[in-house]
Amino acid sequence: MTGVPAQAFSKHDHGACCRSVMNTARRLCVARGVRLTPVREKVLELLLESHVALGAYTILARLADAGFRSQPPVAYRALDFLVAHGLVHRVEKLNAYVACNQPQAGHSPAFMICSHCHQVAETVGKTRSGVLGKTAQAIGFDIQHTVIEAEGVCATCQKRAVS
Amino acid sequence: MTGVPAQAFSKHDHGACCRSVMNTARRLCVARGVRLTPVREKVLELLLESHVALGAYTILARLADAGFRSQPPVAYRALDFLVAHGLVHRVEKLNAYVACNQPQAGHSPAFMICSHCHQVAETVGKTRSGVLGKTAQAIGFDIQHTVIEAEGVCATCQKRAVS
DNA sequence: AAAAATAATGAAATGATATAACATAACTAC
DNA sequence: GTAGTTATGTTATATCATTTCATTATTTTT
Ligand SMILES: [Zn+2]
Ligand SMILES: [Zn+2]
Ligand SMILES: [Zn+2]
Ligand SMILES: [Zn+2]
Repeated sequence: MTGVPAQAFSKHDHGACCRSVMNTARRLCVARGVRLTPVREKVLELLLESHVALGAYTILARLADAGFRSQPPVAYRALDFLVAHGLVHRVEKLNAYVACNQPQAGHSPAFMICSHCHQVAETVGKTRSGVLGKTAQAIGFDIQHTVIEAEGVCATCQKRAVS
Repeated sequence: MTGVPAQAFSKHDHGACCRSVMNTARRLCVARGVRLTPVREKVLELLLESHVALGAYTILARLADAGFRSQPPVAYRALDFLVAHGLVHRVEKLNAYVACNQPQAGHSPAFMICSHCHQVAETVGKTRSGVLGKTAQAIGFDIQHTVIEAEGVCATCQKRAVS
């Protein structure tokens, strides 16, 4: 939980992984004076179940199963809140969402998306020093947000494919 | 047209910019034995009109104005073709499309999106050597495609905002 | 504690983006 | 000119996301 890169594709105690993020999220919300209401917490919990990105309507369906209302805004509002507070990230390439695994830092995340097992690993993007940052600086472009995503096949799935 | 980074945000002869890309596109299609049919050429032409990304339905509307059919597949098929041949790129953050300005190279593009004037500048991403590439290599992740996009404000729009 | 302000949720409708499926037409190769 | 292939016509539907307005819950102010 402390700066492990691409945790999703590493062997790890996922139970601990979830609990840790969940606790951090709760602390963060208290610290910021915002409310981690039941829907919001449930959405985060759903996303923490695995490192697979979930679409808004998948989340919506699971919320419905759990007794929440089932109109689209229910999911989108919770997601908007979680994204705004850096607890969840949107994966543009997938139109889907993953729980952040380092919710404290005001980071610009980068993702590796396995197109076979659909797991998404989060790692930190070096916005300023990368090629993009350099070019931006050179032409006076002021970067506010970055989307850095790689699609490919994770090591585990590569091995599976061979056998 | 020759490796100028972030051309969209530089002063340039846009007429020449368009003609050059269009000619390259035509040559490329001939070389590859594929057909740049009227719809495909028209879509590319529409995208070349400016460095602003256009959504599929905007393109569809303009196609209709130009006398083409107006069902979604008309636009999506042409876009699929152009994207497959590297003549157009999809900007994930915007769900929209821009003409490529270096259509020859099998490059992985990076984009800078001005949230004020909506122009999109293309620059080259260094997939392998960047942080993403390094991390990928470290964990054995095989990258097939990258999405690298930065949203922010271009130099011109920053100046405008001040005055 | 009551009133006012703010934040969150309920509910219906619609907007925006993208694809599936199958029929027809146009090119290409032989 | 027939067969194979590629492209287009057309209808329908799938998928993703927001607008709008009413109601309820929570917090703040008095
Ligand atoms: Zn985990
Ligand atoms: Zn995998
Ligand atoms: Zn230009
Ligand atoms: Zn601008």
